[in-house]
Amino acid sequence: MRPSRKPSNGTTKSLQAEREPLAAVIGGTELQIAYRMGYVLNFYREPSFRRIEMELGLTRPEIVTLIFLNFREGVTASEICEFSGHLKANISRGIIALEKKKLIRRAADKTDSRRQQLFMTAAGRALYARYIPALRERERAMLACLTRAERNEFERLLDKLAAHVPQWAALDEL
Amino acid sequence: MRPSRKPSNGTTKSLQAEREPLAAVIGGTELQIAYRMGYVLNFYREPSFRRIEMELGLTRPEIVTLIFLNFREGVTASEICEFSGHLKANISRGIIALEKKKLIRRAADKTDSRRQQLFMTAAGRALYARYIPALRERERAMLACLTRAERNEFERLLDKLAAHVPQWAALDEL
DNA sequence: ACCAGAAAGTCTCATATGAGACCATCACGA
DNA sequence: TCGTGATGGTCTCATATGAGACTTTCTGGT
Repeated sequence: MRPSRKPSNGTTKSLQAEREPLAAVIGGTELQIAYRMGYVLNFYREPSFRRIEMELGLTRPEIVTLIFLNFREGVTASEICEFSGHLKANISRGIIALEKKKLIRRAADKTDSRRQQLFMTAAGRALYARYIPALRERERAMLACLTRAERNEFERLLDKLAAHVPQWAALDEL
Repeated sequence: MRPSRKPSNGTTKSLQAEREPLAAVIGGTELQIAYRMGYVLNFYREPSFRRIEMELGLTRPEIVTLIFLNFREGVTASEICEFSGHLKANISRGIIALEKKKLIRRAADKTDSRRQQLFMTAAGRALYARYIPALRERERAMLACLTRAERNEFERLLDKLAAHVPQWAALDEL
């Protein structure tokens, strides 16, 4: 149990006593939308990932690398970095660890010997299959409060946001 | 510069060469919506927070604590935990560090001597004012691709999701 | 009034992570 | 062809974090 991580149902005495519940902080900071995204995503992602870390002995970069390889075999470390939000040093460590555990294998890229293409092994696929269902199910639970139409609209807006990331993410000044 | 963190504009040779760009991974994993949320949020949050960490010498729990105190003075550590996604040990360390730097002060709660209410000092407010504008501006840039109506709808959906978090977040089985 | 259990906060220890140096390979202009 | 800079990947070091034990204080039932 992680009491410090669990959101209150609003039944805690301290919260009831306050006129405006503390939960208002979710929309009350100066970062209205970003804070909400972080809040929801944290409660989705952290418990799931922690559990995978503990039960299967994987680090976050390792978990993410397997997810990438399930999507496309043959990707390289730097490509995983590009879309995962992990630093290349950590992905590199993760890949080395995954290979040591025989969950993936590496092959030098023919056209560029700096690169190495990554492939899942059967064991890797099996391990992936052990943790993905819980993540999927938790995502479903997270979205259960939306109607079908709302879910589609939410997805559409996220797509739009994701597509525009390159236009601002590189702005180091911000 | 963090090259490994920067999303490609799609102009990288390796990506162009592929029929389906690797960027399709954003919507191509088995976690359609959750992955997109993480992707967008990572590119918003990580660079900003890293910068604050480096330039102002604050840790993430410290940054978050100041954001909470700006929203409401007098909150306690456990309340910050509840809505921040940080473990109580880290918030505790953050609070101790913030007090040592004279950015906040603590006062024992009259009605419950286990608790301590937190308050910003003038220095804390000043430091907060130094990093919040960049976060706000980056949030604005992230959302710039949405129309006014889309932005409102996105916010509404996030509100709905956030409000329902307590209904599923505690399900440890997932 | 008491006791068992919960809650607030702090601490310790092991580990994952961030920053950046480093090496090898590649790309491209002179 | 050479040489300069960029890129892919690995390594080292310091630090932030996660897990969980621990203390003190509060709560609720008997």
